[in-house]
Amino acid sequence: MAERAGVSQSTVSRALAGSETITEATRRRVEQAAEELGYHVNARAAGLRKGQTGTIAIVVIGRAGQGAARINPFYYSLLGSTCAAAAERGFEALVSFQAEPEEFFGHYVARRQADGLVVIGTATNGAAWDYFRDRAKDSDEIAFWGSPFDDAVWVRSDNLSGGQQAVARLVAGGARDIVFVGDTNSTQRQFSERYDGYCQGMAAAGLTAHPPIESGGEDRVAQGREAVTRLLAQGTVFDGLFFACDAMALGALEELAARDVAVPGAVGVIGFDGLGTGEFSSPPLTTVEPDFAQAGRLLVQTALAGADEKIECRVPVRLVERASVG
Amino acid sequence: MAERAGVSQSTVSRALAGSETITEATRRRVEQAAEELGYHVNARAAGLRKGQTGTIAIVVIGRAGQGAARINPFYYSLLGSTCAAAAERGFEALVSFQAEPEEFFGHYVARRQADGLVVIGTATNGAAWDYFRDRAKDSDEIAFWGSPFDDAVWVRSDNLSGGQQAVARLVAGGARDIVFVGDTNSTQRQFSERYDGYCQGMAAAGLTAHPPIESGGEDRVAQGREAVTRLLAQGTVFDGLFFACDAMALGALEELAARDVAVPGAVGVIGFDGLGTGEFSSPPLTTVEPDFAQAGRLLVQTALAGADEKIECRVPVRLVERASVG
DNA sequence: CTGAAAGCGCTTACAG
DNA sequence: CTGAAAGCGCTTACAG
Repeated sequence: MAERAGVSQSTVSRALAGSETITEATRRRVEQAAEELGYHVNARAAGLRKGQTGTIAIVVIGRAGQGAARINPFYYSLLGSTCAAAAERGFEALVSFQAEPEEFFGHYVARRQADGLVVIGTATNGAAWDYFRDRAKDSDEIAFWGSPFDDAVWVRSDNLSGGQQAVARLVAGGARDIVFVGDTNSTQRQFSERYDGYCQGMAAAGLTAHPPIESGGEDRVAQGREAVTRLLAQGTVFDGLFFACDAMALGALEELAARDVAVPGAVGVIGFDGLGTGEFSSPPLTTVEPDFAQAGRLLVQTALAGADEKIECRVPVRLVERASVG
Repeated sequence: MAERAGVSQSTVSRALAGSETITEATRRRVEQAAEELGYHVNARAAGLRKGQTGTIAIVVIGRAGQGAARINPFYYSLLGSTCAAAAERGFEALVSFQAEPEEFFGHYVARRQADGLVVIGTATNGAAWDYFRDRAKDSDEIAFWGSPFDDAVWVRSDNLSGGQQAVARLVAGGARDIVFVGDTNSTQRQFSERYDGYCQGMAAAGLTAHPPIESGGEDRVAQGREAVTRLLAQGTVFDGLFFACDAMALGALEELAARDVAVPGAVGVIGFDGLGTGEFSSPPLTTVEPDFAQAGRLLVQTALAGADEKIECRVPVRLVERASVG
């Protein structure tokens, strides 16, 4: 290659890397030779020499025993935004889906496969989060979304504001007896923050907050369904429902329909996450959506920042109005 | 590191790579030293020397002007499955979302960032596919899903069988006037294959196939909505609708509900893609779903196989029964 | 502005 | 079974 352009290896390197100290004529010659030979710089060798990878690793945690195709779409959107944010900064994204303990791996930075690591995914996989919590102790180049602990570096939705916005909207729609559904002791820390937002919203409207409704079920959808069943069974009076996540709200919408409870006529419903699926439910689901692009950017920035500049980041949220509230 | 274990660099390398020619005692000593020092093999340097990257690049093509968070969930599922398939074979996955011409990039193999490239995503981004069609000319380590051309290496759903299954189910549900909705001249080649399956299914049932219904609209959902509007406007008699993709079917379901056409009472509806969103539509959407895990495996295998072993692959599909057909 | 040389951190023939 | 040496393909001081 150097031969073809009639220059040294160093010059080829400088020309292709866009160095300032190269004559335009030389650069053109080199570029033409590269074109003719179909030459591309070996990124691996370049990175080895430069000592940086230009790559960010992203791991998506799934539920044990479930395939990657069945990940909550929320995390897919977040993954997409994070990849896009990496690209914005000129970084590649190395992604892996991890659910089973034997596949847990987070030493991307130590192995020099990446300059930073972002971890997202379900908070319900405790073993996975324990593993990555340890990784945060080895390395500063790490950022979490939705981790079930507070002692590491994370990025989260502005859950307090989201909860307040949801309640305010429900109240504006005429609701007074609003209940929050979600386990506030859940591994998903964001749920209790959303409940706090709910409480503040209720107080601001001069209403009394109920304790949170927790329900079982093998996944969020089933939990939402069961919450409705329980509320109805125990004769709770309610005209507004705020769910800790959209998947629950979607299950609840099904259950409400099955029991002929009119939405939004008899009860207004709001979820959290901004799932695209909510566009097609019956009725379409009003939801609190985080700014995905911003979430991706903060995640990447945090993972790349290293120790000292670490901050706990909040991503702004907004209410997406659909038909499930009057 | 070699010092700490009291052996040579070569021995460290062999011990950690699991070479057979190493004493158990030596290996243990090396592993312990690595543990103590928090040493990890530099994957970049190892790969450089070995001449292989252990990585597969995956690019997801999006619609120009649309963020990564708004990609059709079908491609997210396919992405997840492809990453999982790569992991199964011990490969890392380098993923990027590309929509605008200035960000098109496919020289991962030439730059030695990956050993193979798989390209998936919307067929509607013509400029992107033109670009990657050219890449297929440079490199054999490439595989496409849903490419709008037939002259390169691709993996697709078994669309013929899918179309037949859909029609058979609609017929079993009592439908006789079944119409196919989707542009068979579309850039999405799979649509015309699905139409062919529809035609064969109709013939097998002794029914006469209608010409396909094509409709405009800025995205698939709008197209589905408009198709219903048009069918009703022109007074077509129909009791079964088979859509070329779920997104269209979802839009159609909304439009049918808005016009008080009962589903599945007055008309049975089936889509194609296996979108999770279809679980929550009203009614839940019956759909033809490809085997995602298998799709991922075939994509990875094809991208890695290289020139001679190239084959055009079909992924098996199955009918997912939900409530939109009687 | 350009070239010769060293070196990034590994793996792998080649000896022993 | 293990070590010394070469070399993977680049980039970057160091000279000129």
